[in-house]
Amino acid sequence: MGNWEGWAKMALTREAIVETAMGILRDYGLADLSMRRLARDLGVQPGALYWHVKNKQDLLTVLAGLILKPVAIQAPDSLRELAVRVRETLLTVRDSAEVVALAHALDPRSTTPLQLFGALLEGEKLPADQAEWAAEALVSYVLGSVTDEQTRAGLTSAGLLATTERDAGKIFNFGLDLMLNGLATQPTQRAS
Amino acid sequence: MGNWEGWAKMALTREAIVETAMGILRDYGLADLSMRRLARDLGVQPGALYWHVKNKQDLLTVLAGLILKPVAIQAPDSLRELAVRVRETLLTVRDSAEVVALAHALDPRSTTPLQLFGALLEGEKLPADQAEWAAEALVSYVLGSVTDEQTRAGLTSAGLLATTERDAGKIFNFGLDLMLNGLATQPTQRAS
DNA sequence: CCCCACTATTGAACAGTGTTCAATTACTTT
DNA sequence: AAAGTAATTGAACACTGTTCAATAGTGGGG
Repeated sequence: MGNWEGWAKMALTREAIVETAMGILRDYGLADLSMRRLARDLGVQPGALYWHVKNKQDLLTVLAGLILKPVAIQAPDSLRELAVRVRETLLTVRDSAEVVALAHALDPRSTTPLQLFGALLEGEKLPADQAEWAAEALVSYVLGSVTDEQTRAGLTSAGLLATTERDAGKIFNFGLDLMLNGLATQPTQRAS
Repeated sequence: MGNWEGWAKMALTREAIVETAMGILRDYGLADLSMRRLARDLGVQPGALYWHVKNKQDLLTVLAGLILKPVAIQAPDSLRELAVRVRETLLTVRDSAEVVALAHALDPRSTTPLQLFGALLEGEKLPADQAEWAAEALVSYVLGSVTDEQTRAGLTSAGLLATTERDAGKIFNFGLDLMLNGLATQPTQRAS
């Protein structure tokens, strides 16, 4: 009498919904994370979800926060390590960059990565506004890179894209070095 | 007897489909660009589109190429100008960054921006592989930045986000300066 | 014990989505 | 005019997010 389909009848709390959603996202990606699929996995009708969660976007925002929790729990103390760590953490969950990017667009200041980058850039010899710009730019780069990488992965696993031998990690690290390098050699140039 | 709904009965060629799709994307965004809406605007049944176009992704790929045509037609000769120009061009069409990013993921080498950045980086004193990495990193940054900007714009116009006074252009230029700056001061560091 | 109130879930519907395909029309070419 | 091909329709399939009246479950007060 084992669970035949993930059977535990766990009361359908908001947490259960979020956890199951996270499982679907991690293992199957954003395309498979529909409210109906989520309800089915929870052994419940779709409408029931809306008592615990405002809508899908709300749910995704919660997921975004959860995805980056591991890096927030003890963040590295160098910008490079932080960026690398954020990327690695994002690569843990399918399409997570897209989800985090949405949450970031909805409210940049509430997004974990920006806060972390911002905190590290405080210690730099930069004007406050420039420190914030740098943090935003770094976040855009990381999310842009990982979104590209994960989109390609999704297309590949869907058979729409042949696997190439290009090393996404090398590209990411190189671009990251460019930004940090540029940050080190005093960036007081254009203000445009 | 004027056109009441865009009446011209233009034969439904592949070009007409692409142009109308471009119009919807430019003026209403990706969410409004459905095959049904497209068919309605063309005064045709949805199924008819599939005689001229393989599927929606195919159509989006064509649009991606079209969006960046203006910058390819005579590209700037400095990396900064090119990046700025690509951003400005993308901002011309709603959600264009997302569309271009998808096309880029499907086939990086066929994407216009990468080719252009790559061409400009040829002239640099970089090893060939590093030049390619730099081009990819720049593209990731530009697409990441503009995606963020356009997502926010979409959310704002949908009433889901209060307009903030933050200057996306300043942030973009600052981050761009970081990368170009880092590229100028010899980047022979980590190879990771 | 019964009834009330409140929380939680169902079942059904609404208005959409991309895509396919047999049947039908329109247009050429013989 | 007849045959053949190019193009379009109409309908269906299997989905999507979201709402909401009706219903079931649960605890407290009388």
